Formats: sequence, C-alpha cells, structure tokens
Amino acid sequence: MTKIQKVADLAGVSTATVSRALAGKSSVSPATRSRVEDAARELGYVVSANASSLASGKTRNVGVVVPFIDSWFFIAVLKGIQRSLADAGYDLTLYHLDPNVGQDRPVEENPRRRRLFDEFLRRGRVDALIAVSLELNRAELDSLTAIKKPVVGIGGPLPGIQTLSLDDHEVARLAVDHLLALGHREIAHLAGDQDFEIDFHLPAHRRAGWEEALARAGITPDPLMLRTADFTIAGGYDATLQLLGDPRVHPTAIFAASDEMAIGAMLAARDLGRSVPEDLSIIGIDGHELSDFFSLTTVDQFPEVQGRHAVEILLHQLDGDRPEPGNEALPYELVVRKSTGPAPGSSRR
Amino acid sequence: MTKIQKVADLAGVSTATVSRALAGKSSVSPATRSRVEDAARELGYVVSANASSLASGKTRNVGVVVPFIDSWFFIAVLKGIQRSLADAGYDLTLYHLDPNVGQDRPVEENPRRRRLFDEFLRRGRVDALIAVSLELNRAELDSLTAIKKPVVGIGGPLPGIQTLSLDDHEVARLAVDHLLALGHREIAHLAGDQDFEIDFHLPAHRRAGWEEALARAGITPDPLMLRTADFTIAGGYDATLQLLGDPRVHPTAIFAASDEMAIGAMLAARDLGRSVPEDLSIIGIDGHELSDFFSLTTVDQFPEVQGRHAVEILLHQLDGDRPEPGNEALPYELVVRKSTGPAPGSSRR
DNA sequence: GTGAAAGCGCTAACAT
DNA sequence: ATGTTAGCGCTTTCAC
Repeated sequence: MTKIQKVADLAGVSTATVSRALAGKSSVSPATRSRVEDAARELGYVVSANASSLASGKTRNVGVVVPFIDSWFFIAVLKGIQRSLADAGYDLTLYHLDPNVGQDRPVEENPRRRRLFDEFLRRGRVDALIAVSLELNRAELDSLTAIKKPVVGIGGPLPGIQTLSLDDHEVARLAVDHLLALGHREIAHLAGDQDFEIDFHLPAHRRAGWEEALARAGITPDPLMLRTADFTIAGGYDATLQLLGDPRVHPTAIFAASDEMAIGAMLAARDLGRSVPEDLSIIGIDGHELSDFFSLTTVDQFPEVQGRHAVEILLHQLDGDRPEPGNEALPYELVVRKSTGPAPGSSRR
Repeated sequence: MTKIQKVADLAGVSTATVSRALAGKSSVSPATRSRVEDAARELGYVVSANASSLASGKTRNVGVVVPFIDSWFFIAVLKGIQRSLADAGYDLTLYHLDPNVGQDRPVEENPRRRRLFDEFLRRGRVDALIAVSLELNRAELDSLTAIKKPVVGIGGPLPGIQTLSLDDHEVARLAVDHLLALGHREIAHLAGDQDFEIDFHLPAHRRAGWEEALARAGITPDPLMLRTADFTIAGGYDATLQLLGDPRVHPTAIFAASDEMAIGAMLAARDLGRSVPEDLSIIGIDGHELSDFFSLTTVDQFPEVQGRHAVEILLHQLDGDRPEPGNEALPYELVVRKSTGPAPGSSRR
C-alpha cells in the first residue's frame, strides 16, 4: 500500500503538505499542488479512509436507516440519496430496521433496533444520518442528539430533529376532492393497515383526510366504505374484491392510500367486469413507476427528490450550517390520468 | 466520547485487556471479562470503528456494488446480503454503478465507474466486496485482485474471482421444455435487450436456451417470434402487443426472460382478449414477488438466497479460508402456476 | 506556503 | 492471563 510519506518524498515536500494539497486546502501554492497531484497519480496513492477519519474526525460516510428494503417507495428514496451522496464523494452505509420484527414487544426492546442505536451508530463510522419513515422513541432520539451528528428524518415530525414530511392529511384531501369534483359521492377508502401505523400514523392521517374531505362535502363516511390492506398490489386487490362484493355499499370511486393498492384495485375491478373509470374511478398516492403504465391517477410525492433533498440539507449541515430543527413540508402534485372520470350519472363532466 | 482508557481504569485493568475482553478473545479470564463488560456498559463505551480499523486492519464493513438500484431482482439480492451481514455484525456500504451511464464509451472511460475502482474501493473502507451482476473488465479485475480482499461475484463467471451464477442457458431450456411438454410448438421469446448484455450476456444465454430447446424438438426458431424488451412490465406489455398483433406468427406460448416481462405479457394478452392459459401460455424467470399474485408459472432463482449465500462465502474467507476461485452454480426451480397449460388443440393434457 | 511533531483511539506483538 | 509499548496512516496545530 502506498502511503503519504512516499508521495511526500516523490514530490519533495512534507507529508503535511501532501495532506493539504490532496484535501484541496487553499494554503498550498499552485506549483506545489500540481507536483503533489502528479506524484500521487504516479504512485496510485489513495488516502486511507480510516487513518484520515481517525485523525480528522470526519468519515465522509452517511448512514441511512430504512424500515423496508423491498418496497418501491423506500427504494426510490434510497436511490435519490445514493446518487446525491456519491456525487458529493460520500459513501452510504445502509441500515435496515424492520419495524415489524418485535412489534409485539415495545420498540425499545427490539434487539436489532437497540443494537443499531447503541452500537452501530455510536462507533463513529458515519458523519450523519438519514432516517426514512422511522418514528423514534425518546431514548432513540436522545441517543441521536447525544452523538451530536446531523440527522435528517424523512417523514416526521421528530422532536428536536430536522425532518421533511408529506402532509398526509392534505394529500388525502386533495385526492378525495378530485373525486368529489368529478361528482362522486360514494367514495371508498383503501387504508394502510396497523403494521404501518408505526410510521407517523401515516394510514391514520390519510384516513382522516378522506373523512374530512367527505365531511366538508356533507357526506358522512360509511365504515363499510373503509377497507384496510398492507400497501401492496395483492392487498389492494383482495380488499377491493371485498369492497365491491359487499351488497350494502355501492362505491363509484376508490381512494387508495398507495399506488400499489390502487393498482390492485384496478385489477380487481377489471376481474369483476367493472370498467375503470366508467363504472369506478380509482386514485392512489405515490407516483409509483407503474402508475403511468396503468394510467393511474395519483398524487405524486416525488420520493427520489425527497432523498436528494435530504442529502442536500445534510451536506449543508456538515459544512457548518446549524439550522434550527424543524419540519419542512414536501411537495406533491395531483397527476390526473385515465383511472378517474365523472361519476356515473353525474351531471358534472 | 468515552474511550478505552476510562474503561480500563474503571475495571482496574490495562487497555489491552479491555480490547481483548470486548473483542471476545479467549485469553481473558471470565472474571476479568465480566468486570470489563460491566465497566463498558456503565460508561456506555463503544469502540471507535476507525481507531480499531486503523490498528487492526479490519473494518467489519463490506461493500456491495449493484448495477440497478430499482429493479426487483437486485433489491431482493441486496436484502439477503443486508440481513446476513447485519446478523454477523457487519456494516454494508452500498455502491451503485449504473451500467447504462457512459454506455456509448468504453466501460473503462465511465468516470463514475473509474472512480469506484480507483478511489472508493482502495480507501480501505471495506474488508470485502460483493459485486452483483457486474461484468468487470481486465483493469477492474486487476484492481480488485490488487487490493487482496475477498470478492464474491453474483452472476459470472469472472476470471480469478469466486462467483455464483445461474446457468441461464439451462434455466431457459427448462422453461421452454415445460412449454414443449404441454404440447406447444409455436413458442415465442421475450428477450432482454441490448442494455442488459453487459451483465454476462444474460439475454443472449436465455435466448440461446430457447433456441436450443426448440431445435432439440425439431423446431426452427422463427426470428419473428423473438421480441426484445427492457425487462420491465411496461416493456413486456408493449413487446407482446407487437408479437400478438403480427399476422405472420401465431404463438401459443411465450417464454419471457423475466417475470416482470411475463406479467406485462399477461396483461397485454388480457387486453387483447386472449385467455391465459387457454389461448396463450406464459412463463417467466425470477420468482418475482408478484408472480404468485398473477399466478405466473416461472423458474424461481431465489435471489434473496443468492445474497445470503454470497455473504456466507465471504465470511468464510474473512475467517481465513482461501478457497480457489471458481464458479458455483446457483439453484433454480420450476414453479408451475396457472399461466401455462396445454397447447390449444394439443392431445397432451 | 511549508515543515515538525504531536496526537487521533485502538490493537498486536512482545514480555512477563 | 495480563501489562507495556510501539505503531496503524493520517491531519492539524504551532512554528517559521
């Protein structure tokens, strides 16, 4: 392994100067700098990350914690994070914290989770942390603030931590208002189930948005119009079969809490011989990569952009900015495609 | 930050003993060990990863390089890797090397790719590397062997490197043989396109398997029965529209090179009013999470297991084993569901 | 602008 | 089984 001393020898300077030149510090004359760069290139020298980190206290590595590693949304966020980090010369260490593991016991007793907070994050291997959709308990929050490293949470709010979050309530209202504007009054909701409540009660917020939008339109939400599923296509499919098969309700539209459930609903409707959107309008939330293929109307929340934005904030903080922690609302956008249309028999067009 | 000296003081031993005790070395008396552990717990001491790595040369971190971060297959592999690594107390640093970037220029001129091999992997931040579906050029292979760290490739073979790979040719033959056994003779193939050839010519191998299986059955592959797509649902859908709309061919079965394309084919067939499998049988490759939902017959390649297995091999090597590099064939399994059935008019049942 | 030297916090010989 | 000590390879004062 080539070390800094060799480069210093070849360039005819001290190791200190090599370090400065290669780190891009300003206090090096252009001539010296290029001699050092040439020497480094010639020897194929690359700084040892560990030695550098130990001496400087900076790792150029960011930890990312995600609750699910195989859901489209989290992967999209991760992709945005990875890209931005790589471009900034940072490594990304991936931690996965399955929130369903140990759900029966209090969160603080989940051993994997404890281990992450008590060990992994305290070994000084990361300069900062991005937590995606993780609701942290008091002890975890404390342990994060204790290590005094920048933390950005996606999905929030998290007390004492800078977060980015979607206003789930508003997003849901927008989706339902879109359906109301098309003349629908019998609007069902495919909500996320229990297992996902850990993430800032996202299912509850979206459900509340549905209820509020209906209430404002003078409609009393019917409990039979509310079905829960697990955010997947298969889950949305099954829930929709139940919903459409129930003789007591006659929805003309479905608002699904995720695009994947909405796609499942479209497939179920088709299998039951209902045309979308003629017989049934369907809207989701996310901006899933498949939504365009299925012509699904959705509220896009730009997950990849969320990841990029989180990195941007983090890099600013690593540059010395210490913004007061707070919550920033994430952008979203109604994307109308062909899965929603006027309510059957509606006068509105 | 609590350092080792404090723990040593509290436990009344030297730092060396603390280091040994906490590392689980055998040469520490049980009594001393538990005193050290108590002291460490009391002080909330966690070793500094950087200091430890610098002194020992071991990082307990593994790098993983994937070509696509948003394809189901790679994520499934990544999930398997992450789980196993975490259980073994290893961190995982994720590198993403989009093979499409810079495709117009030779691989060795892709700057991101160069940077990964010339810098990131040489900074000594990882103990080992897992490369998923990456065909490496001479220079890259050399740079990997030069750093003398264990490397396991998933998808291969890679000269001089230990690899795990699916026999794409055999898998394709199995899929086509399944269709032939059902009496099909007009079997089309949805192949992966150009962009994926970089990965060990996987599309070419699967196509060759299709051709060979047909040839063995005395059937001459018809070029019009071969369509290419990009491995996605949308791509498979479009390619299938083209295929089924072409008046010159009359396939009774489709062998798709991936489950996602097969699902696209199923949706296209349905939109064209063809029943699956009565009018058209469809088979894919992968074992995609949606294959069960769509009742898709497929050849499962257990991607998550592939990831776990790669880690297993790596950990063995890190324990001192130096197996000769070679290629290990990965298991696969035909999973028959309802998307394949007897050929129309076939006597076989 | 550059050099000398003192660590960064730990591990691994080498002793005992 | 435990202590002593010399680094691991770099960055950063502090001088000049």
